Amino acid sequence: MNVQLNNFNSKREAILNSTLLLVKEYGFHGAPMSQIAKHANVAAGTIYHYFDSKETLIVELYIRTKDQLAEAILEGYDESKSYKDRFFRFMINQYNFYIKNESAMVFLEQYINSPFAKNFPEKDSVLFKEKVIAFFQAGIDGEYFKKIDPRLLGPTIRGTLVAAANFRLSEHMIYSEEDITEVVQIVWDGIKRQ
Amino acid sequence: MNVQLNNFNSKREAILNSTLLLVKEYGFHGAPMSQIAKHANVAAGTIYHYFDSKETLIVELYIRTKDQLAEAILEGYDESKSYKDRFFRFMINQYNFYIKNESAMVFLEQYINSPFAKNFPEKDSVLFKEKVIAFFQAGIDGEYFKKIDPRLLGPTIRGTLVAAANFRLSEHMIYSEEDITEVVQIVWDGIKRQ
Amino acid sequence: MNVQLNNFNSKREAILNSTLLLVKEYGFHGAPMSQIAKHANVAAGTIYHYFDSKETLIVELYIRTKDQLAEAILEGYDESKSYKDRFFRFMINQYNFYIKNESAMVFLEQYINSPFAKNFPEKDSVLFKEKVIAFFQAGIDGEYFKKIDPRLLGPTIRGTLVAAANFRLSEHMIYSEEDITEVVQIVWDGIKRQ
Amino acid sequence: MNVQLNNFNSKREAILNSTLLLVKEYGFHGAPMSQIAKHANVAAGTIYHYFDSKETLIVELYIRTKDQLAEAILEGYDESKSYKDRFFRFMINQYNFYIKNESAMVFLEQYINSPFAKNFPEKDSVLFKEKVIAFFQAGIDGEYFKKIDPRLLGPTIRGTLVAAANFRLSEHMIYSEEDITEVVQIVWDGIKRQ
DNA sequence: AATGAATGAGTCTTCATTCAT
DNA sequence: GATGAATGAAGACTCATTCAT
Repeated sequence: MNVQLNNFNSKREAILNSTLLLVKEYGFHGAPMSQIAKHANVAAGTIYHYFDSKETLIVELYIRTKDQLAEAILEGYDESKSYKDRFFRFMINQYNFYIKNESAMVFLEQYINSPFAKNFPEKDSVLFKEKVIAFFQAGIDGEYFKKIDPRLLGPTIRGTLVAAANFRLSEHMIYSEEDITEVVQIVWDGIKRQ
Repeated sequence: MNVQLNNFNSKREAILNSTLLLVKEYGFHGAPMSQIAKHANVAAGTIYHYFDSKETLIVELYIRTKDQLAEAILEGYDESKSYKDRFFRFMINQYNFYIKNESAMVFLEQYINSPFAKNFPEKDSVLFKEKVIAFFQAGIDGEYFKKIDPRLLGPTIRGTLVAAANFRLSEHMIYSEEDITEVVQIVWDGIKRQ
Repeated sequence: MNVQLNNFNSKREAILNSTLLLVKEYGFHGAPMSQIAKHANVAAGTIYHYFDSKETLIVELYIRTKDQLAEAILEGYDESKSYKDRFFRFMINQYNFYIKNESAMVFLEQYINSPFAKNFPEKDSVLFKEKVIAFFQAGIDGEYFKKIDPRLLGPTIRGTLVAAANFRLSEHMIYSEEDITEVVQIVWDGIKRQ
Repeated sequence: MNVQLNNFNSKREAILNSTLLLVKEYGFHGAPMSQIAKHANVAAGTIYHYFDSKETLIVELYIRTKDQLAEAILEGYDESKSYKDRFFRFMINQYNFYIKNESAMVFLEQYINSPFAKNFPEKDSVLFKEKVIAFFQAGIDGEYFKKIDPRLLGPTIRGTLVAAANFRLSEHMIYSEEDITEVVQIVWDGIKRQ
């Protein structure tokens, strides 16, 4: 009964997932549409039923991935907890997301440092902006953090977490709760109001 | 007498500079050899006298740029100062380098997040490794920093400084000494042994 | 009771009309089946219920359009009039048809100058051949015209009328009876037995 | 010594000639760049050293061909002859050009009836406009012709000559001087001031 | 009869690289 | 050393056609 819907989503999702994997592995340039199609088990032309161009595909994948990151960050959000606890939760969630979704992390980093990000600054996750960035803003307003522009805060946090995740992943280490806390502590100590 | 040498260097340098600019502006994919040649005022074939392939060109540009970064970081190094003072000097120098060489920063970030970095991990600046990373290691050994792996420390610091430089550059703000100190303070507070 | 038939015809006609318009506007190459379907308000696959292939569609459209031209030319045919009067009537009718059906004219000209005409010489309007060309033949046999092969006469007449219609249409001029007579006079003076 | 020039021209000319032939045989759509390259004995990419795109190639071929037509028409031009004699000479030259260069004629007719002509009305032979059309204008001004707009006169003449040439060519007849004169007479009788 | 998602061969075009001069 | 015309493999994308529903 909802087969149609499933099929629709499954092809589209397969294409997005295939793109994520190939871009992570070989970069934007090294991920030809033909390969993306092959890995998604669809014909090359099929991609163009779902996406206008390779550019569109990449940009939509970025938004989807950032949405997923935002969802992961917001998981288990508990208003009753203290700001610091909630902040730690955010960081741990983000770190875990990177560890569990290496391709997502690598893709996001590539995207952010590519001309795409400059050319389509308006194409971004609404969820991330409205929930995650807003939460950071609240931390600044509530004087938990140093008086830093939130547009500086975000990338600073991301930079450290990505660095940590990359390190752990490259070392093939099993990450423990202590690992995570240690990294988050770096972030926190850096930006908290002393 | 060394005109020939100068010419040799000037063409080579022109090609590297042209590549840096074009990669910064359009990404690896958007910087064809023909354009690189045109911007360097040389013929397309000439590039192949200095570099085996586009890949080689990019990798050598990476090493040169990282060398330049290392040199900038080490500028005014004064053994007689305290470790903390020297660390702050390192950070300020790096930050200034990014501000003054946006294309270098953008190129480095693109490179680090591209498959190149993964495929040629051994191709890197010797100067950077032997002086800069070694200095961080000393900070860990000397218990100035938290007990963090130096391979984590480097990217963490870079992440924050790049975030800050990007922010300043995108805002077209004139950066002041306070700006710099504020950012370096974030880094320092994050990693210093509490 | 003949609703079905009407529907059948209406879809078929819609497809033919859509093709005529798009070919006129963008040429054979610029009229993809998907666009033809969209403009005809049918699904892409539906076209293949009525026509075997795009080639068939074009050829059948040619025959239909030439049939329509023949019908227009023969309108008000009056055996009792003199040959010259009937000839003028033919010309005026043809000229008017072009003016009122620009897409038909453009399509016919494109078709005649395309490989289609060469590859399917037998695919043509029976009505046109049996009535219009036969009438010209009668003019030759009856010694009203110079002694020209009828296969030369047809295109010669067409050439002048199309030139005139194109000129009028591109000038966005309101054509008058005198205009028409003037053009027909050129044709007549050219071919009539002096 | 002028080998370079020859080579340059020879490749460019080979590409244009190859295009002319293939477009004549298979139409615009049926002449892929790969085939054009193959028939010209060059690599596919080479075409793009001489022409920006397929569109440019076609348009430049049109201008070149129309230039050649104009040159052929103007051959043996003799100011001392009467206007009528010179007009007949023009017509005979044009007719002969069509007979001897069937592909040029077919290409020109295809082009004129394609969207190209509509989209690039300014791209045309200067020689043709300044010499041939000007000569027709002189005929109107000198009252040799009926009072017709020159923009109507040109296509009218072309229409008849092309019709005649096509007929002769399709009949594989050897054309004689009488043939030509007969056709030109049709043109002349049609447009001359009675 | 009608749909439109899916196909994949084929198209134009780009671009790293070569090589004769 | 230097040139830049030439190459041709590979890429993004189109589109006539099919077929399950």
